[in-house]
Amino acid sequence: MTEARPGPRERMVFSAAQLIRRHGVAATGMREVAAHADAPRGSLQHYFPGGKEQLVNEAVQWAGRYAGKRIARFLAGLDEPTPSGLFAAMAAQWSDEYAADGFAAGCPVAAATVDCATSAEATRRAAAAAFTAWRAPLAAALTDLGVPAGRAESLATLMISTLEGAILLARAEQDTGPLTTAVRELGPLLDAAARP
Amino acid sequence: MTEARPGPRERMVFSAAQLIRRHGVAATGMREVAAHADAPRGSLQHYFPGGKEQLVNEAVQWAGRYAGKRIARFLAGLDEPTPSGLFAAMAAQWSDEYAADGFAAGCPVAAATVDCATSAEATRRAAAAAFTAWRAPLAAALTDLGVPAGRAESLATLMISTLEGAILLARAEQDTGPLTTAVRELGPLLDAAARP
DNA sequence: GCGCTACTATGACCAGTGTCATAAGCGGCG
DNA sequence: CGCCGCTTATGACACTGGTCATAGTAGCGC
Repeated sequence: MTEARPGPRERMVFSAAQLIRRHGVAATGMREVAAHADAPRGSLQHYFPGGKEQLVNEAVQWAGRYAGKRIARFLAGLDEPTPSGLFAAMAAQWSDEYAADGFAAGCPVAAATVDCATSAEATRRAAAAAFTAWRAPLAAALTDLGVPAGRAESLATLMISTLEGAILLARAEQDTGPLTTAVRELGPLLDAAARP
Repeated sequence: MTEARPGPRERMVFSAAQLIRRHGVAATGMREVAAHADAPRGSLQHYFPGGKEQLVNEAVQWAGRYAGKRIARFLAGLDEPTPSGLFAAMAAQWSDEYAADGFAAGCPVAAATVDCATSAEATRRAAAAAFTAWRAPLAAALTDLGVPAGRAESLATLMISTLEGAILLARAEQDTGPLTTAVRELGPLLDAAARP
């Protein structure tokens, strides 16, 4: 905590993502974001002249980049890299968080999609971009693991879909069961696609 | 439209589900629900003394029952009933709606989970119950189609997870691709589990 | 008609929102 | 010092939200 923390602007984007994860976009107030980021309220209009929508969009964008970057780290952490292992690692991040901190938070991109896809076109586009920023490196990783090029994109979409849905079920039921079920049932399918 | 429509109470629950589907829970106002249901505003506190939370919970509950009942109809509509065919029918309901009316609406249960899972315990429970009301008949249908008992529950969870996630992606990207991808990739897995 | 219940109508309240206007602090540089 | 940007501070505005209180109406058994 005492290490050199990032600037106020970055902190506010991060805090926005955290609060959106928990309460959704509409229920997250700007003042609340500033307070959570320990940032002055006056900075909001200075750094985000586009208002709440800009802040939300940047939070979504940030989440997409974050998810994309994690793919490489997951891969590096696997003993023997397989598609099923990668998927298991992705799901484990959520299982672990839920086991440790409770089921308070979901995926911010999902929250933004649910809350804004109809009402805010720019936010919907940001969410789509976030999913792309997540899927592209995932598909690339799958091809590296031996999945044929034509199949990798599809399987990446499937993995993200299933993971997002499992997160949703897990939160609703307050049980990580859906996450482990997804890994168990989808694993063989993923590995079968990687065999030459 | 001119047929004998249901009572105001039922209409309000239905309208609430529709509006939540589009804009999320927090962004849906009570007055808006009454207007959409063409119901008097004063009836809100009369039929739903528990306030907004009660209305939302009943809408979620209604959606769960609806999804559960559709399973039987989907099964009846299949030429040769298979798990993959059932899943395709479930996804097609969304693809068709999106193709016909645009990507304005998602799943109300998902919206309620994202918006209320952390803040309203009762709503979270209602969402969990809705998923159960959806999964139970789905698992029963799978066993009827030849899926071993131990596997049916898992596959039902997987189907719902993947479908919910694909709905999310489809809405964000305004493209039914994720839905068709889910059906294509998951179909063989489902049918393989039904073989004796 | 009476009385009772079910339902509707309407206005007020207060907490909360996003946004804006204005002004102050505050570094560094000339 | 004096000026001047980048930030921060603060209060006001207009508005909407859910909720409550109160009054009014409709229908029906008696």
